Amino acid sequence: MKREQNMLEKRAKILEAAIPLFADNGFSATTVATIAKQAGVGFGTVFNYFVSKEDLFKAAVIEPLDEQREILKKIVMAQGTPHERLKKMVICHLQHFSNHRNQMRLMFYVLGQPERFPEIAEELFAFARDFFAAVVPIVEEGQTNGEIPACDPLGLSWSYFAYINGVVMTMLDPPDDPKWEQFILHGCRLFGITD
Amino acid sequence: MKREQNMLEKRAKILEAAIPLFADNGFSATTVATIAKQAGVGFGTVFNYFVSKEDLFKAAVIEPLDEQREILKKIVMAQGTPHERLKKMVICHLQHFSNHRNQMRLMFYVLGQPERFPEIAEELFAFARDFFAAVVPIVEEGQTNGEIPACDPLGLSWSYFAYINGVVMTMLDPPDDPKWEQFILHGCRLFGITD
DNA sequence: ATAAAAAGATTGATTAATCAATCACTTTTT
DNA sequence: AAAAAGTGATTGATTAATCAATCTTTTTAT
Repeated sequence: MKREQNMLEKRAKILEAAIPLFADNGFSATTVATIAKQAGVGFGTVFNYFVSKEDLFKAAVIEPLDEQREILKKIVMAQGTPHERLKKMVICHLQHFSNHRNQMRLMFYVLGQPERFPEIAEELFAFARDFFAAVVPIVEEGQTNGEIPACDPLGLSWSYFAYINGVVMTMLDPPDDPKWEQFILHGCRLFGITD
Repeated sequence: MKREQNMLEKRAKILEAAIPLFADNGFSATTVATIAKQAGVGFGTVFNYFVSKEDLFKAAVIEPLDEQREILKKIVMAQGTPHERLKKMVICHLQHFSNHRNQMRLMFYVLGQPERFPEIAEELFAFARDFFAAVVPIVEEGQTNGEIPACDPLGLSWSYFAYINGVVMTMLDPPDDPKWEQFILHGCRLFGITD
């Protein structure tokens, strides 16, 4: 049993090392040797866990998505008015992003080059579609009861998605930087939330 | 005289070929051979115009900034209320971006990896600072006369910058796609502009 | 319980492919 | 005919992936 546990930990260590390196340097400029060194394993070991550099990259981008999905689910399931739920969503997203910047940078790095990483980008697009499918009904509900200004809900969802994408790519400061507060404030404003 | 003209045109052709290739594939995965082929020149010719691949990349990112500066200047100099000027700015930016997507993708690609391209990123940061220095006074003026909701003007400028960054990276559709209208609408909303 | 043996994991030197940059030669312009 | 620009084959450096040797864990046999 010890072996299986060790291998899971080692795999996680490699991924953990790979994510910031890929986020900082992109796919090609990140070498497997550097990842191995950073993870504290031998060069060859990496290929016991991932069949290729591409495979490792894919895992580094896609596996953190699961955590995202759970956050999204919580928001959809949450109680409260659309106003409250959307506000919570914005806060939740931006706090999560500020604490997982490299994962997010990596995701949006791939979204910025979809033709280069078609398979991975397709998974991210699918996630984005799920995201819209979850947000649109909340917006619509808010528009019905007058909490949210009238507009195309899908257009608003796209705009919000672009906004959080841009924040992640632009914002390199640590989670305690006051700019994050500002980004939350204006993220809410997109939905017409001004308090 | 003919020679000088030809050389300028050839240089421009190389840059024109390089921009979308770098935007699609990033720095490392774009080969000089591909750029040369796309530009219709020989491999060696590229190095008559640019001392290295890095040099070509830098030119591809930075030279289009001049056009950006002119747009910015027009907005600052323009007559009208802050409301009118900011609305024009958003429209102007997003229309420009939709028509120069690859240039913009390339700029934001570099901003996403500032430690990898420190020199180029510094020039882009300098541009961003100029941008903020131009936008903040307009926002302040609008807040003074009540057209723009009260908030930290620099925080708002950052949020807008992140927004347009995100739109460029997210939005791959052609300029006539109706989503661009939506992005303009919600860009205006960030500034509290709702008409 | 202990030891031998089998299975599985770790490793980095080697290999083969890729690509930036050079440079000797050719073509075009002055 | 001199100068300048264009060119692509060659070169050297880099790096992903392999693999044979080594080490570690698990299983089996006594």
